[in-house]
Amino acid sequence: MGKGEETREAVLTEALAQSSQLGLRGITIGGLADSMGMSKSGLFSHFGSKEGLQTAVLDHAADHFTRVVIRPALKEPRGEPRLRALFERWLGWGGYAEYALPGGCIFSAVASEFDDAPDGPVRTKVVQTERDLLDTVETIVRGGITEGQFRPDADAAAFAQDLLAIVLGYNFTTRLLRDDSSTARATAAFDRLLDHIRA
Amino acid sequence: MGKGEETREAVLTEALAQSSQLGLRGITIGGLADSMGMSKSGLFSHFGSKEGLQTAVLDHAADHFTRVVIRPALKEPRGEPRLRALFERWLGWGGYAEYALPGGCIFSAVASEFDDAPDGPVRTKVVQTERDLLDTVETIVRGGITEGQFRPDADAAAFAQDLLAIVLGYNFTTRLLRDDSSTARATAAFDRLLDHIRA
DNA sequence: GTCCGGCTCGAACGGTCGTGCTTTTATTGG
DNA sequence: CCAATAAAAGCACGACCGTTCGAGCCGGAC
Repeated sequence: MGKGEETREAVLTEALAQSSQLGLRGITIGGLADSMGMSKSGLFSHFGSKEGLQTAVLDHAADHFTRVVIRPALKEPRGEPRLRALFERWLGWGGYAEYALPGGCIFSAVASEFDDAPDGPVRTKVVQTERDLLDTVETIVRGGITEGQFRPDADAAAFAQDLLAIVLGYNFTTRLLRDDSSTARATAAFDRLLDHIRA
Repeated sequence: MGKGEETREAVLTEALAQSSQLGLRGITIGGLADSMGMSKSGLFSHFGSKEGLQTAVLDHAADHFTRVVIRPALKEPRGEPRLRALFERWLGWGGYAEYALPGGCIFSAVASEFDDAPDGPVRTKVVQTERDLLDTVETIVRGGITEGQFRPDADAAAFAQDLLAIVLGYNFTTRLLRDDSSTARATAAFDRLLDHIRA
């Protein structure tokens, strides 16, 4: 990895942290350059435009999420163990696990940031990233159906949306309201959801 | 209502619409002044600071939400009808009802915007507004318990959080992903939630 | 008719925004 | 070790940010 790519990576890590707190619109080239101890123009030249920076941050976030949430979950046995592992690490990602971002789940942040933005490269990538996430959940559910653990007529897409809602609610209550009981409630909701598709 | 208050109200209505699309941080004095056809300083003098504008917008949003969602629901009979009316109008508020804001539910927007912001007047008001909303849900649930429609040991607070999660998920899928089936899925999730507390 | 207080305006402020350039400094391959 | 190339810095730009200030406009009270 050349010098350029190395700094680019370091910038993206910092930018990801800041984006989780300020949103993708909230980060600035100047502020980022200060945090990195480099010049605005030097940093800027790595991305060509602010849009380029934003989409790069999204890619970086997806990579990180895959590494700390999805991949570990996929190591678990198919079906319920895998689904539960995904759920637990997903909560940690939006909460205060050691692999979490300082501002919590960046995906729920950018979702409401860009849900009504005009179409463009950033919004497109946001949508695609979130869809990929839902698809992963669906795949895991279908694995459990194949395994015979879940009912054959279980609606994987609906399950994915319901699970996403639980996580969004968890992020809301734990981050904004600082409610201690949110983890227990999210877990209870997850168990009910699981009961609903279990064979 | 004097001229000043009249203008202030009109500004807040426009500011609320813009905030639902851009967030409370996204609105600007200049942009707002342009939309209203008045000068920056003229508009500014109504609020004294940007923070003052932001908190005023939040109050305005809470008023509007009470008027178009909560109050109509409270006209329904206690228990399930009231709860269901609240849910349906709440979905409409975040979706595409005629009383909805152009950018969808502003509460879910500002929630992720300020969940990790340092404490301050704006964040404080955001938290208080969201807590009030949850309290209203809890009260309605407890009314249904008193009525004998819901189980006496039903957890009203947990129900409120679960319901909030459903709405957040609905806003996500309907606004960002533009998923047509989100209403049906949210309603199904609501029905399951209701089954769970029904006597 | 004149004064007053609420309302609005235009101009200006220091700052920061994203983004071009040109120049200087590092890094790397032969 | 040197030349080619990549990376970073320096500087400037026009635009817009929130905010301040002083001047004008206006309807209503005296």
